[in-house]
Amino acid sequence: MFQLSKKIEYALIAIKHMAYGRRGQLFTTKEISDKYQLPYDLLAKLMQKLSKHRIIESYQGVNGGYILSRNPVELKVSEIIYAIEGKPSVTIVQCESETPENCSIHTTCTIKNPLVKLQSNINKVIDELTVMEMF
Amino acid sequence: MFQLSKKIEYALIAIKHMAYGRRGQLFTTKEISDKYQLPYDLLAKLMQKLSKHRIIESYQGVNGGYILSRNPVELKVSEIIYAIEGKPSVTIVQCESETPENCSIHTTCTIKNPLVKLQSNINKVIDELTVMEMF
DNA sequence: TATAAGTACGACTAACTAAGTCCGATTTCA
DNA sequence: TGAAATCGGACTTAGTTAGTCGTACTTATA
Repeated sequence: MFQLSKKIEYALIAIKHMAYGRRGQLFTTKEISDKYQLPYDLLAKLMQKLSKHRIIESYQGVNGGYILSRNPVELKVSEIIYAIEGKPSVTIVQCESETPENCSIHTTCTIKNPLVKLQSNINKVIDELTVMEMF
Repeated sequence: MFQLSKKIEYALIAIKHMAYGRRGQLFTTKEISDKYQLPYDLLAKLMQKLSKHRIIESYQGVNGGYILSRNPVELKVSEIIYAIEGKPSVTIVQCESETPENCSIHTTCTIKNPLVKLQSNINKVIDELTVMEMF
C-alpha cells in the first residue's frame, strides 16, 4: 500500500547518477536509460518534469543534456516525489485537502482526524531523507 | 502516493465503531454500513477478512454478527492494514521481498539499499498507532 | 545550410489495481 | 420452514500506472 511507483524509482536512479558526476557535468537521457536499462521515453518525460521543477537544468540541441542544479545535500527525496507525482508524497487522508463534497461519507467519517497525526509523522520521516543520504 | 485505500478506511471505521461498544457487544455488517453509508457487500468482505485474521470474531445465523476480539489498546492499525491487504503496509522497495528475477533492473538498481532505511522508519511510525489512539 | 543529436510535449495504448456488484451457499434462531 | 445473518467466489466497472508513438523544436558542427 505504501510503495514507490516506477516513475519515482527511475527518477531517483537518474538523480543519484547525476549526483555522482562532477559539478556542472552534463548527462543525456539516453546515457542514463542505457546504463540502467530504463525505458527511454518514460525517463525522458521524467527528466522534463524534474527540469520544470528546477531540480535539474536542461540544455537543448547537440551536446545538450541535463545537469543537476541542486545540491544533493539539500535536495530532499520528497521534492523529487512531488515533482514527478504533482502532489505531496503523503496524503493518507484525502478529505483534508478536498472539499467535503468529494468525499461520499464525509459527514459520517470518524477516522479523519486521528489519521492526520499519522500523516504528519510519516511526512516528517520522508522529508528528512536527502539525495546525499542515498549514497 | 502514500494513501489509504477505501477498503482500509472502511475497515478502520468499522473497527472504531465496534471499539466504542461495550465489551462483547455484537454488531452486524448491515448496521455499520447503514450508519456510515458504506457499500454493504464491500464491507461484508472486509469483515470476513478481519474475522479470518482473528481481529474480530464472527457469529453466524439470526442474531449473529461480529464482536471485537482484540483490545483496542493493543490492536495496531498496521495489523488491520495487513489483514485487508494481505501484505505489510509498507513495501517501498519491492525488490527486498522478491526474487531478483522479478525486478527488471535488479542488477543496475542503485537506490534499493538506501530506501530500506526509509522503509523501516515509516514502518515504525505506522506500527506505533493503535486503534485506541484513533479515539 | 543540412544533418544529427538532443530536449519538449501531447496523444494514445496496454496492463494492472481498486472499488463495487452479484449470486448462491451455509448457519442459526424462532 | 423462513428470515437474518455470515461466507465466498465470480464478475464488472472505473481509475491509475507504465509504457509507446509521433512530431516539433533547438543547437552544434561538418
